[in-house]
This record gives sequence, structure tokens and C-alpha cells, in this order.
Amino acid sequence: MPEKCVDLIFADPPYNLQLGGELTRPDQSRVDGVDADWDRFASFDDYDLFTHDWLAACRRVLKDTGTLWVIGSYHNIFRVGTVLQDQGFWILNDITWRKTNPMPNFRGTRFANAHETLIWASKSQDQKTYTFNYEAMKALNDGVQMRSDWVLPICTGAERLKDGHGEKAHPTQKPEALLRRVLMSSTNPGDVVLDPFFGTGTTGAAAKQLGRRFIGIEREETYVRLAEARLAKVIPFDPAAREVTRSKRQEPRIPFGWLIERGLLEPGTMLFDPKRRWAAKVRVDGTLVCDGTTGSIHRTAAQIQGLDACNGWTFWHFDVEGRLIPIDVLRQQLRAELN
Amino acid sequence: MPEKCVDLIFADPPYNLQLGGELTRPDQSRVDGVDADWDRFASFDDYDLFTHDWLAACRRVLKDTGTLWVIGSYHNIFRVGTVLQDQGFWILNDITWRKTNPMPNFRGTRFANAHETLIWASKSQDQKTYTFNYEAMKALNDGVQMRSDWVLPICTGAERLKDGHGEKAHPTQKPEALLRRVLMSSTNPGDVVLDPFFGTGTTGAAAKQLGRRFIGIEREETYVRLAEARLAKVIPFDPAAREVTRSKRQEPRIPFGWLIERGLLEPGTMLFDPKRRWAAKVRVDGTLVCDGTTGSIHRTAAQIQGLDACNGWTFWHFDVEGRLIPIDVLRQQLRAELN
DNA sequence: CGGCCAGTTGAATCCCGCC
DNA sequence: CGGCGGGATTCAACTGGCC
Repeated sequence: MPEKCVDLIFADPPYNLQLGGELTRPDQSRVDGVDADWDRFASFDDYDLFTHDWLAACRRVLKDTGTLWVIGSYHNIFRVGTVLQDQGFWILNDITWRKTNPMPNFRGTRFANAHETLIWASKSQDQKTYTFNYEAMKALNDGVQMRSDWVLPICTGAERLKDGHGEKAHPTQKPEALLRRVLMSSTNPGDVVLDPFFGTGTTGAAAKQLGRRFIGIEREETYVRLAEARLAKVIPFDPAAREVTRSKRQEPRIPFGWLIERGLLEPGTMLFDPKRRWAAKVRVDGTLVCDGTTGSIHRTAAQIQGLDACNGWTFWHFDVEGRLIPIDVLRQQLRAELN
Repeated sequence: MPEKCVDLIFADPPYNLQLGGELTRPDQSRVDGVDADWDRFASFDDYDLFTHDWLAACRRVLKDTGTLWVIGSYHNIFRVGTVLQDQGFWILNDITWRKTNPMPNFRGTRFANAHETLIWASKSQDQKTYTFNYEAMKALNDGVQMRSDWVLPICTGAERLKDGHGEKAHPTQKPEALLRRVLMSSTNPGDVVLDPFFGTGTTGAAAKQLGRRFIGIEREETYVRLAEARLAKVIPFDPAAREVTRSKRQEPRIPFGWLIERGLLEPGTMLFDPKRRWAAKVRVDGTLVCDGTTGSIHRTAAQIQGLDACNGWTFWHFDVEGRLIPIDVLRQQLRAELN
């Protein structure tokens, strides 16, 4: 695979570090845990080397502007996080996936292990131009910014893939809703997503639904076949519906002066702060005259508040029949016209 | 300190935030961050050595039947967890402290960092006779097994210690409720609790309340004096009294976007007002496209009705075989699932 | 005394492009 | 690569004053 060709990596690395004997429920029935051969490591050192290897390979193919997600539990996530940091990845968030329906602790010896941890990281501390669809995440959360704790059920029911015998096909199949949230937060339509531990292809399913391209790597042929069959049946969402709200930062910039140029604001119009304590006159070049000084909408607003900076778009208002309207609505109007 | 004399250790080790510039809120007020000198480390290696040293010292004084708690955030917790495992500690749980009132992400660049992580560990894999008051935790949780995610507010108000000038005395004072839950879960009355980073003595306060003995180690004289004054005022709980059961939390908020995420509503679905005069298309981030504009269910409904606000849950309906069903029924359904 | 409103604050790895 | 400046950005809980 060529260098720096991937926009996002999602990885659910295997581990088997702490499984002692067999786990039984109080009624002595056996719990079908995770004990596939591919999941076994002899020591922490072995696991660290494995982690170092696959993360280095991911680093090589990830674009500088790309980000990496890893999911794990307390068995392995601390080691993964340490190696990540050692390789220069810069952690942006750790996310707690709070499971609504986890397996209880049958023995009553510990707290019910009811969450898993995701780490979201960029390639380096300096790289600040990663994709984060802040507004989409905020919209998804009813207008309140999304937090680092996500409440989602584990994968059960029809979504959970079965093998030929009606048993679950994969021990740790992730819910598609989790992957959709990951992809929606940190990719754009058309981006290339890589999952180096593809399993039964949940990452691919979410990517196909959302109109992202994807690459999956999987060693077990059984899983590959299951994933292929699964992905063939996935129906992408309506292309119009999968568009998300873009952050203002990524929208084309609308300079204040354009409002005057385009006639949305007359030169000479008086602007006011929300409480009508201050007034400013709009000049033809988009500067304001306020209290004897001139400057941009931002500078004048900042000067009044006696601070370093200020968002003039929300500070300054114009008068319509006695009511004050923020000038930002004019920007929205112009932005709509320019689309 | 003699070997193996301590029943429980609770540690909140310092770490270096590597702060860049000054952080300001959107209203340009300054955030009073953590930048104490004692909190700085030059490199990951330095931090790992520091962690290795204090954990080894803890290991020496901890009884074989004792357990250790460490609290941290993504900046340091992965390194702490790795060193713990390397020294032979056996992780029993990782606990997510979900803060009800965290500081938001002011710049919209990441998810709000709304939780911290605690690791609970015994001295070795073989040691199975540690203290875990399963029934007490279950009782504290309304008769349901306590999970690995704890919802508690951060320390504010009267509990938050102030210095002489009315400023917060310690940058990271933990809530006593958190420490009480820790001590209640994994110690018995009379046990000896050690806190090697005592700060203003929250661990001591909780221990005194619950009738546990404690040892605190603190380098900063200011904190030592504050802790002494604080602890003198702490009144132990009535030995016969039991922790009161917390009232049930208010109904969890269900963001509209979750319906799409969880598959209760397909992206691209058309919604209608009760009289089918208007139609809107559901997008993947939970916004609606209606008559050329986009917005939340509430905003679109309000725009149509020409009002300041509107309850979109009752305004918008989806079509099932020609009949219109309000989307609110889906919210009720999801709320039931999330309980 | 209570309700309402405005103001304050908390472990935070918190912008980006142009010159 | 550093400096400069435009411009984007916040949630829940508590406090205190006023009516």
C-alpha cells in the first residue's frame, strides 16, 4: 500500500492477556468468551511488539491530516495508548463507550465491566488540520456539543452475524451505530477508511452506508467471506441525507464587506450592541466608525469589551422597526445566495 | 514505612499538561488552568520513571490482600496502566468517572473531555482475597450491580476549598463522593488507607467520615496546612448510619439524532407535519432539510409555524402505510431501551 | 422565602492562513 | 518559521442580587 493514502484508520486489535480459566455463570453454564487462537499473546512484551508493528504500519499509510481510532478494554488499551504516544501520535480524545446492556459480573467480585475505551489520535502534536465535524456531532446530540462518553447498546439481535450453527460469528462484533458515529465525526464523504482488523466488516458496512470508501484487512478466511456477504447487502443511505452540517470553520468565508457590496447592508447604517449601549456607523469599505475610532466589526467589538478579540458577527446588531437583529443573519442570507 | 502495612492506596499522580497558550472562553474570559511547577515532566521517559518509582514504593507498603486505585486522564493514564501491569499489578476494573458538569470544549475542535479514568488493581493475578463490598455497592446503586461507569459531579460549591484570596486552593480537588465510593467499595472500617499525593486531603476526609484510618503524603506545605485544617473539621458519620440511597436520576435526555444512529429512523426518511402541508428529509446527523433550509427538528418546526420555539417531537410525523405517527413515539421507545 | 436573571467557573494537551 | 490578525467558539452547576 502506498504511503499516506488513507484518511482514517479504525482498529479493534486482538488481545488475550488476562483470561485465566473458564468463566461460568452462577448456574454453572459456560460463558462463551473470547478465546480464539488469533487472540493469544504470551507476554506483555509480545503484545507491545505486535502493537508497535501494526501501529507503525498504520502510521505509514495514514495521511498527515488523517486520524486514527483504536478501541479496546482495560486488558490492552493502556498498552496501546502508551505505544501510540511513544510513536508520536497525539491523543485528541479518549472516548468511553458506555454499554447499555453489558454482560454482568456473575461472580460479584468486581464492578460490572460496562464500557470500552476508544482512543482518537492525530499523527502529531503539530498537525491541527484533521477532520472533525463538530457541528454534525452537535446536531446529533440535539444541539449540545458531543461529550467523550457515548451511550450505545452492544451489538445484538438481527445486526449480530451468526455462523452456520446459529452461534455468533465473531466474539467482539461492534455495533454499526458506534462505527457510524466514528466515521461521521472524523471523515467526509468519499474519504478512504482503513480497518486493519476488519473482522466481519462493521467498519465497511458503516462506510458504505455513509458514502465513504474503505479498505479492510482480515486474516481469517471465515470472517472475510462473512464480511463480503454482509457488505454486498448493505444499502447506502440516500446521498442527500448523508450530508452533515458543516462547521463554520470549513464553510467558505463571508467577509463583512461583502454585505455592503451586495446591498444587504446600506453604507451609513447604524449598528448596535445587544443592549444599545454602543452605536457604530457602517462605512462603504466594511469598516465601522464607533466612538471616534474605526476598525473591523471584530476589532470594534473587541475594543468595546476591552478584550483581545471578539466575534463581531454576534456582537453587532441592526435595527428593524425597533428590534435588534444580529448581522450574522445577513451573512447566512448571503451564504445561501452564493451556494 | 514498614512493608505491607496498608490496606488500600488511592493515588492521583501529577502530570504535565504541556499547555500551549492561554485558553479563553468564547466570551474571551480566561480559563484558570493548571500550571503548577510540580506538575511538569520533560518527556514520557521521565514520566514513566517517576511512575515506576512511586508505584514500586506503593507496592512495597501494600498488604498482599490490599488493592490500589489510580485516577488520571488520557494524558497520563495509559502510561500509568502500562507500568502497573509491568510491575505485576493485576487490573480488576477500569472505572470511568462521567462528570455531570465538565468544562466544555470551547473551540469546537474535539469532543468535550467529560470523564476521567480510575484503575483498580490488586497486587497480583493470584491474589483473590481482596476486599470488595459487592452488596454495599449494589445497595448504593438501587439494588442493581454497580457498573464500571460512575456518574458524579465535579467538586464545586462549598466543598471546593478556597485559598486566602477566594481562589480555588487546589487545581484538581476531587469530590468527596468519589472517594467515599472508592473507600466504601474496597475497604472495611478500621482499614489503613494511604494517599501518596494527598493534596488538600479529600482521601483523608472521606476516610474519616467512613471510619477508616489514613496516611497522607504531600510535598507542598500549603496543601498540608489546608488539609490539616480541613480534616480537623470533618465529622465522622454515625457508625450505625448507612449511606442514603441516591434518588433516581431524572429521565435521560434523548437527542433526536440518536433515533437515526440507532436505526429507529432511516436517513432519507420523509417527515410530515400533522396535516401533510410540509415535508422534510432526515439527514444522517439528525438535521432536517425542509423547503431548502436545514436545521434541527425543533428549528424547522418553529420556522414553519413562524414562532420562537416549537416542540418538534410532536410536530413532525413519519408515514406508516399512509398513517402519520409522531416521531415522539420513537423517542419513548429508545428511552425504554436505554434504561 | 422563593423565583428569576445575570454572572462566574471548572485537569484543557482548544485556530489558521497569510506574509 | 514566527508574527500578526481575522474570526470561530461553551455546558452545567452554583452564587448572589433583586423583586
